[in-house]
Order: sequence, then structure tokens, then C-alpha cells
Amino acid sequence: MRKSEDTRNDRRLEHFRTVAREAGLKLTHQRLEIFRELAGTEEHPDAETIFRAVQQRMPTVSLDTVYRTLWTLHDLGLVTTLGPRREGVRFDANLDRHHHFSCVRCGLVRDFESAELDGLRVPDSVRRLGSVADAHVEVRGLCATCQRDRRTSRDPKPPATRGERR
Amino acid sequence: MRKSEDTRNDRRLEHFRTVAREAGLKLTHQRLEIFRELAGTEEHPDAETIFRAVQQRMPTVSLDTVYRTLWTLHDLGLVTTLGPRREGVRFDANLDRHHHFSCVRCGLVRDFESAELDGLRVPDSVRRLGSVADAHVEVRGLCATCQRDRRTSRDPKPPATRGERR
DNA sequence: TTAGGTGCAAATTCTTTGCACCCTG
DNA sequence: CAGGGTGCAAAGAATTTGCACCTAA
Repeated sequence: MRKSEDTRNDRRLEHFRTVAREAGLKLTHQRLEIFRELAGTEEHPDAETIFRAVQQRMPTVSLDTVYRTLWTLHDLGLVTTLGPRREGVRFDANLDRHHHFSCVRCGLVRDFESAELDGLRVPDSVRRLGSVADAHVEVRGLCATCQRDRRTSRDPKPPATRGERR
Repeated sequence: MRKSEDTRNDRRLEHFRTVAREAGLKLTHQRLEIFRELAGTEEHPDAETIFRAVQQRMPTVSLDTVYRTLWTLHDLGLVTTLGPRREGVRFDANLDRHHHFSCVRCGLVRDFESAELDGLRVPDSVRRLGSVADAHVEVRGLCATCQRDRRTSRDPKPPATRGERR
């Protein structure tokens, strides 16, 4: 498993180098580290989280560089964002076709793959709205951990999707 | 068409009244107007947009009331949010099962229905991650308008998903 | 060498909160 | 009439920007 993850990350990193070179981007330490961090996690972190992780190895990076770098990667098509728009951003370096499970309570997001779901057909009515670049399934529910917590603290009102401030 | 939209909105509004009453919420003008505004649009607006719309009829509302009301409605299950988490919020009063098309360029989001997609099966591997409350399809692409613009202004670099500041 | 990239700090933008008054139930 | 709800103004977060220095190519 570890082996295949390393391979996958190497492949992603290589792709990054190629695309960056073609675009005339400089391969700075910061960019490499930020991309490496994102490519190596399944967590779909936000900028702040990536910042903290990269800061370990590179104590002088700044948060704004992380932001700038992530958006640069995004504009190059090297990472995607979760959520429909620019705001509320969490990043994803997984460019393989995949789907998402997200917990409505704690915000956890996990990728999953499914050959069956990959094959889903987009209705013609949608094609009339615009061109289709991608179609994936979003599953919402309670993750295993939150199910357990919920059972413990049985509050009648929903704890609300909000809750978790940083 | 107009007729059926009115009916739909009346039904939503009635549902709101019922749920609010049961929860012991007061039915203030502000809440009614804010909900009505959301129930009557297909646009999945953010708080600011709703605020501006409601302000027309009710010049004294404040933006913070809009925020508070939307989250209250959300906690009661009367509206859902687009995007996986609390951040980056756009709201939706459509509780019927539906899917989304969103434009990667301008951020437009449209609902669509599909009996076929409603029936999609969530893999067992996902059920192991947690309980499944909902599964829907997110389609990303370029909307008709942006396709046209793109063709006109043929810039080689992507205009980026960002772009539109308020 | 040199243009693009970075860190820093300040500026913006977005959202939430404290408090006194108001209005629904 | 009472307690939740609202508006206002101010606080807090999150994200972006201007600028001088730095470094990959």
C-alpha cells in the first residue's frame, strides 16, 4: 500500500514538474513542498491546514504563499477544489475520476472510486445547459465517528453542520 | 409554468410555517421574506444576494439577520447548502431530490431532475464510511453563456474559476 | 542577470457577536 | 406581557495585495 501511494505521489509530482515547466513556472521549494503535501493526503485540506503542515519542514513559508500557490496550481489544472465555487475552498490533487463522501456533521470528506458510478449518463436536458466536463457523485451522511458521538450525546436538535470553527 | 411555480412556493412556505411552529420559532416578517426569496429562486444565492433582494421590499433588514435566519432555516432542515461545508455558502430551498450542474467559469448553478440518476446505487464500500443520507450528481462544465464568451475572447490561459469578485 | 516568486504587514472581504429595543405569540 | 428576534456597530476570520528583497533559470 505504502509502495503504491509513493508511486502515485511520484507520478503526480512528475506531472506537476512537466506542466509547470511548460507554463514557464519556476519550481521553487515552496511550490514543490505545497504540492507534495497536497498530493500526499486524502484529507482535502484547506489553505490553513496545508500551511501548518508545510511549515514543519519549511518554517519560513507564509500563508499567503500557500494561497497563491494553490490558486496557481488550480489555474493550471493541477488541483481541483471541493465545493462549487471559489469560496469555501478545500483542495484536492487527485485528478483521477472519483466521487465524494462527506459528513454533514464534522465536514470530513473521503474519496471513493466506483466503476459503476463512473459510467453514469448525464441527461440530454443537462447538455443543453452547457458542455459537460465532469460528472461525479456526492454522497452526504454521517461518518462512522459522528454516528458514534451522536449516539452518546443524544441531543434532540441537530448539532448543526456548522459547529467546527478552526 | 408560472402557476406551478406559485404552487410549489406556496407548498414550501406552508412547510416552513409548520416546521417553524413546531420548533417554537416566531414567524417574523424578516424570516418570511427571506424564506420566500430563497424558495422563489433557482439561483442558489449567497447571503449577500438574498440580502439585497429582500432589502427591496424591506429596507430596514440587516445583513446579519439574513445570515442568522439562513442558518436557522438550515438547522431546521428547511434549506440545504451547496458545497460540502459551512464555508463558501450558497443556499437552496429545494428539498426535492435533485442534481446540480455548475459552471466552472462563472459559478452558475442549476438544478436538474433525473429519475435515472435518482436511482443510482451507492457502493457498499461507502456505506462502511458512514450512514448515507443523500446521494446526488454534480456535473461541472461551461454554461452556454460562458461557452459563447470563451469563443469570443479566445485567451489561451484559462480565465480561472476565480475571477468574479463581488 | 533578471523576471518571477516570496515574506511581511497592512488592507479587504466575509461572517459573527454583544447589546438595547422591538414585536410575535 | 415575556422572551425570542432584530438592527446596529464593532469584533473576528479568512483571504488578498503592495512592496522590497530573493532566487531559479
